[in-house]
Amino acid sequence: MGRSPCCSKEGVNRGAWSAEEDEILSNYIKTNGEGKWRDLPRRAGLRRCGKSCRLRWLNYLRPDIKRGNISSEEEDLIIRLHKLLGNRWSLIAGRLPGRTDNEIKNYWNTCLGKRMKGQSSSKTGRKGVIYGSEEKKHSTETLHEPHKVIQTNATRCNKVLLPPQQGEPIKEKDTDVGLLEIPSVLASQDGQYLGFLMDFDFGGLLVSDVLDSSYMLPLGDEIHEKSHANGGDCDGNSFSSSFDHHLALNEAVLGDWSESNLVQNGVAPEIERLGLP
DNA sequence: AACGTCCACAACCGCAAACAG
DNA sequence: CCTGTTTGCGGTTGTGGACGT
Repeated sequence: MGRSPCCSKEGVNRGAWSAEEDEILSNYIKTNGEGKWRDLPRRAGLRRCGKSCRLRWLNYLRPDIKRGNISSEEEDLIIRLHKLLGNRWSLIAGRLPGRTDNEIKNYWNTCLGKRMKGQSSSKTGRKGVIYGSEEKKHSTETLHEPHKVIQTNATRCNKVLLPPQQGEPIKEKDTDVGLLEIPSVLASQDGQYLGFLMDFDFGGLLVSDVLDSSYMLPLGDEIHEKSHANGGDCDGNSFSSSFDHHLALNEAVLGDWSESNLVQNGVAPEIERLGLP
């Protein structure tokens, strides 16, 4: 019934890995590199399924793995990233060198999640964020987003959609250049203004790395992206400063920000310039 | 010492995205 | 394009150790 398993269970070891299996896997990957997980067990002589090998390597055997002792700085980062990203463990882990998504997830489920829940009963968590009983739900449901990110076909996306303010239609006639002619302005096919598309290049840290892709507005048939005609990344909004700065700006983009935080991180002038609320 | 309960973490599972042919 | 395969992700479960009774 249901799906067939990813691999035949017969003759395949399950459960905890032995030291011998670890050594075989490590040696094989050091010699042959990662990838081709499906064939790896057979080639390496392991009685494990490929998925299990991959997981064991990524979460445990990789030489650059840090284990245990999550520092307060890391913890703080996890909390902030979780606030922004929800349960996107791999993205969160990607910002914590040496940490794996599994470790972050376990840490959250066992320590931070409970702590956050505990804080919710005293109304607010860190920085005044409310962590309610719905915390476990995906954050698309908990964050209402005045600004969205456009997801292009590329996995990495660095465009933030700033929709028109409610009750504040933009009048094309006010400008010499028609609004819809401005690069990075989004329009429907009937020419209706849908929002302003901004590029955020954080010097290798793209806003899309931080923002949940599910906040992103899918590029459906009704929308075409005028900025594409202008080439890829825009260089006019390039910020190259600290990670805190990036986070503060992202929080602002999501409409969930504290003024003092933005001032502290030097983001306030940019927020003003971008005309964010 | 024996048993039960709780907790942290490793591992598994199913789904979906990405990729290859 | 279409289809099959591989990889990556997030939720869930299983297990072993710590702790309490």
